[in-house]
Amino acid sequence: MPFKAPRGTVDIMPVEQGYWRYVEGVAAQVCRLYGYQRIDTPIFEETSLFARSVGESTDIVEKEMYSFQDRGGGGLTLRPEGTAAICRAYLEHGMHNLPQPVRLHYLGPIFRYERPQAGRYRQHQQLGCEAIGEQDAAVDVEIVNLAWRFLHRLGLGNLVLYLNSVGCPRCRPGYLVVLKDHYEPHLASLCPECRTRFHRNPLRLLDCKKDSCQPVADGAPPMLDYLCDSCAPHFQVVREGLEMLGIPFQSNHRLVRGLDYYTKTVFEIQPGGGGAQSTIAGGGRYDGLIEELGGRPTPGVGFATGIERIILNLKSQGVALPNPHASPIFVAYLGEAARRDALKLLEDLRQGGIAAVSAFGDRSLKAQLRQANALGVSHTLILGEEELKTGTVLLRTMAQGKQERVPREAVLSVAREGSLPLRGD
RNA sequence: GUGGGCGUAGCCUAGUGGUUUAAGGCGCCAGGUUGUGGCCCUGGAGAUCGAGGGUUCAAAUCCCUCCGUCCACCCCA
Repeated sequence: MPFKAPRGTVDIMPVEQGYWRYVEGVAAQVCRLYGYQRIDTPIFEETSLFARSVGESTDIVEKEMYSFQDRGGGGLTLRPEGTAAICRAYLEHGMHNLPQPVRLHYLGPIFRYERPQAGRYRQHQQLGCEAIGEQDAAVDVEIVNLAWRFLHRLGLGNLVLYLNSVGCPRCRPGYLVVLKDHYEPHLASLCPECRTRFHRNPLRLLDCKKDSCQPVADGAPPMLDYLCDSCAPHFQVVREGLEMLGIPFQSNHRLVRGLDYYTKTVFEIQPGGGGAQSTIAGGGRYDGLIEELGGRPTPGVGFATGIERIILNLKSQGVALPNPHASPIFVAYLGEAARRDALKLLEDLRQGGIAAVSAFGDRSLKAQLRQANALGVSHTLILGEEELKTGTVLLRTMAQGKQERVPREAVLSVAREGSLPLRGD
């Protein structure tokens, strides 16, 4: 095997495409319903955009970015997440002049240099939605709601929504002092990672899954008790909004996220079974991000979902795909004269909007039918010398093994009347 | 970056030192006489046994290194 797909990447084979078309279709539909317009940003951006937004001390920036120099010498990076680029585009195109909030969604590849494992790839697809320019907590509710409805409309069930607030620059510093005070006496019993976190990124202490750190983390004072007079009511409105919409959630004071830009609301959605790499959607508010990127203070809130993980769950939950694609018609021919006419027939069918394929080369009728069967086609058109003479074709219905002779020029209308499958896509 | 499992044809698997010129199943191609698939039968193509090095008279089989893959940690979608 001379070449293989690079580590952590996969080919999405034709048999998988049904899932992808389905998820993309539902995404487009739901985004339209909620008024989130599509935007496509470049696959790569200036490296500093991500360093600035995601946070210098995050894992993503420290060790997971695909960065490179282009021939002009500039530092570029394959996007490791979606929000930063959306905010950049918001600024670049003066979208603050549009009615606020600006609702956008994107769908495309994300790149992170990580060790691959179940549900984790170096290139994967994310669908993300962002609402920029409105600080009302009702927008947080809309975003969570959108994520929740999207996953449910796909047919996923047994999902758990975790919710928290990580405060803002006004209240978080005070909380971190309290948090460190809580951890300080237990430093010796913590895992090595947590001892590092204590100094570098204390909020992440709460995220540790090591057994040794659980008691200390569980006993930590909740951020919610230290929210300021802006964040506390904001969170309350979010909770009430979700309750009003009938969206169940679990408040989880240990939910923090690995990107530095989050403020106030953060949330994750996981399948009930739990397990590693289980988060299928995550997001939150990022009120300081646009300003950090050089814009005027502008609030924002959004989420992203991983399509591969969604599909993993669609499969494990046995969600059936609607519209299994209509099979094409197979055209079989016998002899050189019929071959030429078959090519014409093939094209007539296709021009008429009917999917059609044939075998090529000098194959026996038996071989051609064998192939038609293997392809799972519903109908086969057979053209031989007899048919050429009489200006007809044989229409064979594969499942019944029955066939009828129809006039050559009637083939298209027979197909249109519905006895032959019209091509879906 | 750390730890563990695994790497034999497109896919699944047998073979753990000489009976292997590497076997079987699926799939693919062809045939089973005149222009007819699905079942069955027969035949065929297809493998540098992940790569490199070493031990040995002899290696898919033992040792080392590397690579890949899967799972877990970390982190995240």
